[in-house]
Amino acid sequence: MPDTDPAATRSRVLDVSERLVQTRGYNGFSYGDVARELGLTRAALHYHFAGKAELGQALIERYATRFAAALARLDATAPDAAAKLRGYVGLYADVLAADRMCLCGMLAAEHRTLPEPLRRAVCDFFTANTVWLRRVLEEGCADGSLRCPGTAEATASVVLGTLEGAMLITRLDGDLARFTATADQLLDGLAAVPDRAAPAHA
Amino acid sequence: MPDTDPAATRSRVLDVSERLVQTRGYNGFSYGDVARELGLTRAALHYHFAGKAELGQALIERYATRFAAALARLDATAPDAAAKLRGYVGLYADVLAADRMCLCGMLAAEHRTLPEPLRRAVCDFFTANTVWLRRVLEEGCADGSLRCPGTAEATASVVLGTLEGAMLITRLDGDLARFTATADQLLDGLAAVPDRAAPAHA
DNA sequence: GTCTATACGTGGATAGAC
DNA sequence: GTCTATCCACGTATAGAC
Repeated sequence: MPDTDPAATRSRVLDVSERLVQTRGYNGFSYGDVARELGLTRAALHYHFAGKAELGQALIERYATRFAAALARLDATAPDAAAKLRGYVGLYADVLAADRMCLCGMLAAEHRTLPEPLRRAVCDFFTANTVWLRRVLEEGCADGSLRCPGTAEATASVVLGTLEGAMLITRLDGDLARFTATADQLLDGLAAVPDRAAPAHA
Repeated sequence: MPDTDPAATRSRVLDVSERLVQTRGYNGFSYGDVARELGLTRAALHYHFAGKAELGQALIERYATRFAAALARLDATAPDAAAKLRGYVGLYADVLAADRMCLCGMLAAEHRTLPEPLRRAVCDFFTANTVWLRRVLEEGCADGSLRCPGTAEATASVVLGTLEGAMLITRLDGDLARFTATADQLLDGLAAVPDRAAPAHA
């Protein structure tokens, strides 16, 4: 095979674009940025992806697929619901450790400027996340590894919102420790340790 | 005075720009957008603000000043720390009700692409918020209106992160009710009602 | 598959008239 | 203060050669 493997180039384009969108946003990167970094021309990119919108769609589809696979892996390997939740937080920490924002969190901020199919894909991503979280929270209440104040639905929103928001803000100074502290406090609030909850009236 | 009052025009430019940045992001709006909406030319805007960077700075300065004033008003009028916290959440709900993202939350997402002075201002905004929240949380533990699991610092991060993150996500479908449910659950978790915390061992 | 060349719009900005 | 005119760089995209 030649050194110009279409699939390989396509994959590298996606890798570079993904990093650029996660760090600079959809409106903050261009074909020129990607081409320069790969030593290609802008025209060459149009061979692999018809336009920026199509590139964006391919980006989010791959991201969503990977994320779903990671969640499936957690479901398959984690011993209980609490461990699944810790694993979920770990996924976010990994992204932040690479000095990136969640791809869909970034796109959510810009959603008013996105091509419609992209906007839909972002919504679907968060819906899938909320569904998974709600199920894990319900599992946790059943297997006794988690306690769920209020509804599982609202708690799922709190978890998702806290993680996305904490990423958004701690990325400003790259303070991974602050993210971890925030996430730990979130997890503590959902942990099924009866003694920790009410320290007031001994 | 003529109908071309410089201060008035400047103020209207800021109003329109603020809305555009909050909905579309810094990289998603242009002098052209603002000029069109105000019936001016791009060149006219350059009279009021030297460039986009200066406009952005003026924007964030006015926003931060307003926000600080709102916090001071809460300090002055709220009966206790819990009420201050509810008022704080209300500020976010108002922004979301106008179908906007928090200005600084939006800019935080794009921070890698911002002119340096703007980036600094965004950091300062969140620092000020965290400081205020930490103080209110400590007050709440003292006056008995709040309970603070973990450190006040980490809890302040959780509050800030949850609100920014919940805005980011619920804005996708404009579901204000979902934001409210999320925020209420957050507040419940910090409320100083000893009975609610430990429902397990009656 | 990748290139050069080219097209066309837009964005930010400046000069100078009124 | 606001305009017209103009500038230049950039971004997206297409045509056609190799």
